Amino acid sequence: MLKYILLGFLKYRAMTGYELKSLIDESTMHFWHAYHSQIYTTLRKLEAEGLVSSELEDGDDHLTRRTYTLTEVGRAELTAWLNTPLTETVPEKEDLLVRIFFSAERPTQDVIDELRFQRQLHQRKLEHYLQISRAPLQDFSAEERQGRASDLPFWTSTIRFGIEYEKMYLQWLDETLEQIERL
Amino acid sequence: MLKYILLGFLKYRAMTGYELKSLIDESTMHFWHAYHSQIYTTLRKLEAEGLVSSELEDGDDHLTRRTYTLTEVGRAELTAWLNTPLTETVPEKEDLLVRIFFSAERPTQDVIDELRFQRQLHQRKLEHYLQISRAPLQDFSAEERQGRASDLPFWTSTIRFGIEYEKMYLQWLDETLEQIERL
DNA sequence: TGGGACATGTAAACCGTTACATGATTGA
DNA sequence: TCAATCATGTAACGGTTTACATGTCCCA
Repeated sequence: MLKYILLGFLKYRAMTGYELKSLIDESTMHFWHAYHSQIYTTLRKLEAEGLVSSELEDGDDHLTRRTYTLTEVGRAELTAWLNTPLTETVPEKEDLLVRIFFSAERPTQDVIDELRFQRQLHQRKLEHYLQISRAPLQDFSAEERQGRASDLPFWTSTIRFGIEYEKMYLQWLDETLEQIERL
Repeated sequence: MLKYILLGFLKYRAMTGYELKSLIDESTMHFWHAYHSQIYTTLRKLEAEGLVSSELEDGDDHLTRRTYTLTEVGRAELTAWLNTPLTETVPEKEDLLVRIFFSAERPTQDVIDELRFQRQLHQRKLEHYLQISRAPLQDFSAEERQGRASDLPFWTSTIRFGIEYEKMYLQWLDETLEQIERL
């Protein structure tokens, strides 16, 4: 899946692995996450497959940057993937729920503490997503964002998902806490 | 993570891989999924680690069943894991959102069709979860469920998560469809 | 001079998916 | 007799995570 995220962003413009990493951290965080190690290796793999090409640039500074450009083959592969609709849902994988499911014999206070801590984390995530939704794609310049105006409704849809997900999560945590506190 | 689900269920009683598979399909589906291939190999690995022991049984029929039993070491490992609270959230991985994020240049109707199809899938999942919440842990006998009465509030909490998640998902799909149809 | 951001990689381990493979029992 | 369910496994592949590894630039 990371493959298509990289191709998708490179369709906007040529970028370095580092830029792609920042973009993923900032913009897809609420539906996809990747470590820099995977990003760099995947870019090399995509280059070997001919979906992207790369150029090593020595800037004014002495930092070496490798800039990746989407090839025609890469562009076609991305379009082909987008034209193949999903026919399934992705199975949920929620570590916290595994723990809750088997928590009957844990000390009640421990469970409560764990849920309260999760509440803080999700509260923070919600606030972060709300901030992104107010000013999306900060890594792109104003002109670039204007050039991508047609993308905006799709970007805001995904961030709205993140916001609604976190709200749902917080409410579930509150209800579950209430229920456990009553035991 | 599957490791702890297996240990968790084996704490209830000794079971075969097949029974564990059915239980996972029925009861943890809304927060964890696993193929039988992974279940059987993980059980063997847990046995090699001494966390479970197994016995081959020839029943009246000629089906050979391997029944796994939780060892003391396994029980301790499960308890230790449960006593180590999560300090992070699991990163989201939502294939559909990746597609939506990069869907600006797709034919609008294709996007709408894909979202409508997802709507059907999630509607079905919601109905399935509602059914489970009415009668949880059907794979367990009535007596067994009574013996596990203290687990019930935790099980119902997780299934409530599944239900609220699917409701949120459906609402998000509806709002997104509405928005895209207006474009 | 030290820390943080910039910048790029490799290697090993681990986990999960897909495909291959087999065979018995039960009820329609 | 055919399909569904019961029952158990192996192998290969691919994707993700964790750890290791290095070096520059810029500002306080």
